Amino acid sequence: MLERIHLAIVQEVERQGSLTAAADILHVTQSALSHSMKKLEQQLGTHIWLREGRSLRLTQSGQYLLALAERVLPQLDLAEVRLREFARGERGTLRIGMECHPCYQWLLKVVSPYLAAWPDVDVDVKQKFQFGGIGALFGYEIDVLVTPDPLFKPGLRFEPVFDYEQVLVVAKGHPLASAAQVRPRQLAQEVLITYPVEIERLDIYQQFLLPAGITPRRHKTIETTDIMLQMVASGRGVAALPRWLVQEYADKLDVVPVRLGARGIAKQIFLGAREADTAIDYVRAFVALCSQTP
Amino acid sequence: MLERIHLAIVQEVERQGSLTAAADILHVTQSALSHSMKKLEQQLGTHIWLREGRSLRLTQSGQYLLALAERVLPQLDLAEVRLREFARGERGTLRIGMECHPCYQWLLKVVSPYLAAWPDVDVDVKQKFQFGGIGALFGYEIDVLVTPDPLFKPGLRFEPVFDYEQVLVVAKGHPLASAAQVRPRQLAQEVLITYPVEIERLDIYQQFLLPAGITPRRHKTIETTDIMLQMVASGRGVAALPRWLVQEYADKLDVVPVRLGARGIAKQIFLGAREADTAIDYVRAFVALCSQTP
DNA sequence: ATGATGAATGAGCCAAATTCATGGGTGTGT
DNA sequence: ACACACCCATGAATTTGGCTCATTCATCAT
Repeated sequence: MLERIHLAIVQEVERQGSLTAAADILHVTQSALSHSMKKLEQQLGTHIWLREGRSLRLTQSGQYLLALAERVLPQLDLAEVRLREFARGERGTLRIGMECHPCYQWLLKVVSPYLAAWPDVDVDVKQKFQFGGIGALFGYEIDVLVTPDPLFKPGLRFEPVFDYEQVLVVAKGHPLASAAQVRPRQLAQEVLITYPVEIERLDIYQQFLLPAGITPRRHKTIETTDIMLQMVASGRGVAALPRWLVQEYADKLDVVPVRLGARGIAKQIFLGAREADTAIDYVRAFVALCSQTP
Repeated sequence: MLERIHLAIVQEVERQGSLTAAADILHVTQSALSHSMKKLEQQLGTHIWLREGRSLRLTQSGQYLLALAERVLPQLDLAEVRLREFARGERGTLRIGMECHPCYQWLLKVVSPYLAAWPDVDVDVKQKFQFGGIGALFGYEIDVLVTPDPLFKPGLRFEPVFDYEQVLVVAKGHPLASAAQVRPRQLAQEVLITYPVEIERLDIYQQFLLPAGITPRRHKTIETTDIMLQMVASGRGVAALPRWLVQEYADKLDVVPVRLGARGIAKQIFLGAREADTAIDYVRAFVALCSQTP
């Protein structure tokens, strides 16, 4: 009924001053415009222009249409541009899922050069998923997933992005601070501070305490890395974190890393994405950037 | 290229959940929709839906289109209605949104001279909005908004239309009736009657009780001003209303206004409209009339 | 398995949009 | 005053593109 072309005609006629000129701009004949508008006028039951001599003057209806056109057409034009940008992978929102609390610090380092390189791509970070990180990937809640637990399933691609050692963090004055390594039973009388996630996902339990049949004296959970380390520094407990993270904080806080067991706990962080999305420039670029960043 | 029908399809598919159902609503075959959208997808170079099994899920492009549709289609629909109204010689309908309960009494005073001055314009008053009054303005649900909370955003214009003092209303025999002013703590044992809106929008809470850390003994809500004042007059509680409103009722009911705090609560009511609509004479006239009416 | 449901596809048709050809009306320059 | 340029309207011819129909393919539930 009232179509985009009608708005375009009204707008262009106003700009050009005549149907004929507008027809040229719109790459159709003057006749086509005349027919189109006549039909619209019949359907609406109102004239859009007053024919005065050989020129047209907008009626009230026409002015209303013109205002509508000026308001709506730019939105449609912009939409076409945007959609083509989406198509070429030049614009979009990269939704990053995090299944690894301390990785947040690492992510920040990657995101800032990424944002600089892709000014038209927005980044969104999500940390809670109804059906787990993998589910969020499959369910298109997120586009990439930062996780220590890759799952090689058809349709997904995981790449290791960095390795680190998970260590125990203790306060500088703590008896274990000068130890070369710590054994499970030495934690039996300690307060262990972790992020609030299931025990199954805490390596210090899975790979260290539980195999030895030990549990800590108490288990506290804290959301944020900063506060967690403050607590450790003040002697309220010990925590398990990546070595690089502890070293970064070592300047500001009196915390010391200690190897967990004789060999230490080696960890690897993976970046997962949907196979299909590797076609999208800005997704591929993010994965590539992460692989390069040590 | 990107036509109205495409937006309608995206919107309707989202509402109905399937192409087939949407096709019924739009009175065409499923095949037609499939062909149309396929063509659009080819022209844009991007998919609009991910075909998952037998259902469709919007891509980023699709979500963008959906947002565009929700924004643009109502405007086109409204335009058709308006233009037909113009065609019939009617001027149209001025849809007034109210976000301020007691203003209704004031509105009546403005509307009657307006109706007299604009016999071809109908007036419609709406009080419920899904996304708030501002949202209703942007979404073309209403044409003007009466509100105590203006929001100076591009595309909207707000003008103050009248000032008043918010006062406490008590029954004539009430202990506070003869007080020059009331303090927050004096309401601690009172029953407070308000309109049923969120506490954030009740000035007596925001500007009077909460800063003093006081809550009334009980809080009742009543929809209508008349009944509210009947309740106050019969000693069932106290309420906060505009002074002019209380004075109007003072003849019929035994209610007395009392200043809230030493300085009183000053309020200002604004009339908001879309910038683009200032071109419409009967909208402009309404705003002008409101500004003049004290 | 089997039927039901929903989307995709290709062929063919038809309506609607466009063009073509033309005429009427209005300013303008000589 | 007359010819000419310019602009819009109109009817008929033509072409395009959108729609339907018929069918296939895939998925899901029984």
